Amino acid sequence: MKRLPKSYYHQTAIKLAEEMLGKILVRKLNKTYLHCRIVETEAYMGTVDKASHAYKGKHTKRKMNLYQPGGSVYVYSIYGIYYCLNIVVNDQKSAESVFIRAVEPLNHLDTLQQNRPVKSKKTVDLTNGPSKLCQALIIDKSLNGINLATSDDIFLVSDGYHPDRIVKTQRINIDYAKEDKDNLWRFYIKGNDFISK
DNA sequence: GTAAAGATCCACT
DNA sequence: GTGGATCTTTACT
Repeated sequence: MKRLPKSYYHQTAIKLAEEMLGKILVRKLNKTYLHCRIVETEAYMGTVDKASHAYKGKHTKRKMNLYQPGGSVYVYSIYGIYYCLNIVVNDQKSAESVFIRAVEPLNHLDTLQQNRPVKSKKTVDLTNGPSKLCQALIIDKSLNGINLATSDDIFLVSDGYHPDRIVKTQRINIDYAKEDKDNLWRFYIKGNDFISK
């Protein structure tokens, strides 16, 4: 298994959102390496995308981590209770990012289960949503600004797997984005059980 | 200082 | 299918 180099992240969000499907997200917790395959993503095109936090190049305190070099992690809190994981890509001025919506756990399912105290014991409910996977992998604001190309706590590797078929569709829950909401910037692996609704 | 909304999830009818 | 949780961040007075 090979870690993806810094240069990998210097492509557009649209290209990488699709390319990252099938790659493995590694999260180190207590000397244990949790492996999850990325199965669903969305592209956010930064300053030119009405759905993006960086639309029109807005800078606020929270958004500083979007204006980082490719491979940086951008975690933000939503609805006061949850977190969402983004990977900053391309040139840092454009503030593009890939939003990780769902992953498929490959090992240590018991650990993920412990991290997410909910009634459902179904495996799919562990990571089939952007905030679910953050809970299961303990991804929070402390990871903000970390770079996947150099960190040991969280990074991406490839095992050579390539999805058979990829579905392109509209992004979810971004009605506020008006004319940008219909762009086909959501990607997922067809037939995978862990796709969010 | 105050108010409003949100790249979601869960429980319940 | 629907509503409530819950609080950070942002925008505006």
